[in-house]
Amino acid sequence: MSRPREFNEDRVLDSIMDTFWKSGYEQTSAQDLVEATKLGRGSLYGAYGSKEKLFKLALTRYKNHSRACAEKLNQKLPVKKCLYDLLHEIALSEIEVSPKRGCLVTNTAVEFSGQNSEINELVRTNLRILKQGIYHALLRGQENGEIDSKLNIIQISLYILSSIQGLRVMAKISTSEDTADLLSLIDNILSVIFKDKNP
Amino acid sequence: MSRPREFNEDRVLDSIMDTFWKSGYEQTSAQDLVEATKLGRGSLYGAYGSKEKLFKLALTRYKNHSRACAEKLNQKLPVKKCLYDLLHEIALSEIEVSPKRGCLVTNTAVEFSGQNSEINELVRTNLRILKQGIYHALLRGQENGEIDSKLNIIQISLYILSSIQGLRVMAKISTSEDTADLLSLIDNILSVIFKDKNP
DNA sequence: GTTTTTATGGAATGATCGTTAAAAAATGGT
DNA sequence: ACCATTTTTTAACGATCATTCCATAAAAAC
Repeated sequence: MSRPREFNEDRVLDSIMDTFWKSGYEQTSAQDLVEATKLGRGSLYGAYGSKEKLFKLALTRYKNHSRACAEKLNQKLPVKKCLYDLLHEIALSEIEVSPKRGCLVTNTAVEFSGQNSEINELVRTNLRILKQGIYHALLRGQENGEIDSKLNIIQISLYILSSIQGLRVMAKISTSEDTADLLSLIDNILSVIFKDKNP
Repeated sequence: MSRPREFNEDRVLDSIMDTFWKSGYEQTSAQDLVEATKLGRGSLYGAYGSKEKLFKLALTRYKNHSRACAEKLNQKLPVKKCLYDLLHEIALSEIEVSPKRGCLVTNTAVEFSGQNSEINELVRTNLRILKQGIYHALLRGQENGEIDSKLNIIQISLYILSSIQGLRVMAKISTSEDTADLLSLIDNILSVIFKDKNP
């Protein structure tokens, strides 16, 4: 019964996520969301209720992205290469890009200073997904002898997660002139795990 | 000649900086600034011109804070202790605090995705001040034998700077339950320089 | 084919946004 | 005492904010 929705919900939610990702919560207006989704104002609010609810949906949807990062670390490749590749991607993908969107989770962690507990929890969930992916990669590394089995890989997965946040902040203010610095930064980050340099 | 200003400029600029620090650029309204400074709207705009100019003044003023951090690393104490103390302060000073203001520079780096080049430069200047402080501390450590002279301390000062940014992101979403995790995170960050644990 | 139900798109809501205009007040110079 | 100059204060500006309302459209149920 009743009239069915005309829009593709996946496409709409992707547009929403993209818009918040590009501009953050405060700097994104309802008008921006209307234009990005190509829905009417009424349709958007009728379907999803409020800007805050839309933002939570965006953060929930971003879990797919977090999972994708986690999976990149667990391909059938040396753990060392997986980690370097991921950090290189994070550092280099935004060079010469403006505006730099960064990571929706990092951006949100900073924008909402723990002011909204539901959003805080969504941020933490996303970070947990990535941290678990890092942990599994490190465990794999210990099992195949790539990584010293004496290392506390639970602590180190948090260390890598935090280093990624730092790298993302540095990448946001970087220009192409900083490329070499970012690469040596990655070497130093991973020197906690691997003694020799970039493979 | 002419009427003198009634307000204390230092107090006003401190209020401005504090307000932006607490809430970020977008989330701070002109009304918030009027209330914080206790100036009239007209006085504020007459003296400083616009919200963006006020924000730039706040970032400029924050250099004092960056310099203070840099100086903390160069007291007459072991470099190791200086570094641990600073990182502990960063990680722990916001636990059980809400809202968490974090660091104005980190917040700004993330909020303005390199969209405003003047603001970007102010952010970079602040970070440069801190990085220089780190570098001098590391140099001091090499000179007094605390730090392996084979380490590339130019690279490592960038590494520490980036680690601080990451630590600040993690601290923003942390609760008191995460205290132990943050402390072990600091140990892991500094393990690149010091082989043994927290002094 | 009529009824019921929901989606749609656009106009309209009051509130707040950053900023400016204008009158009043206060000081220094003469 | 009076003028020149600048600050202060208050009101007001148009724009935009998030959200809601409503008339219309469309499909399913009967």
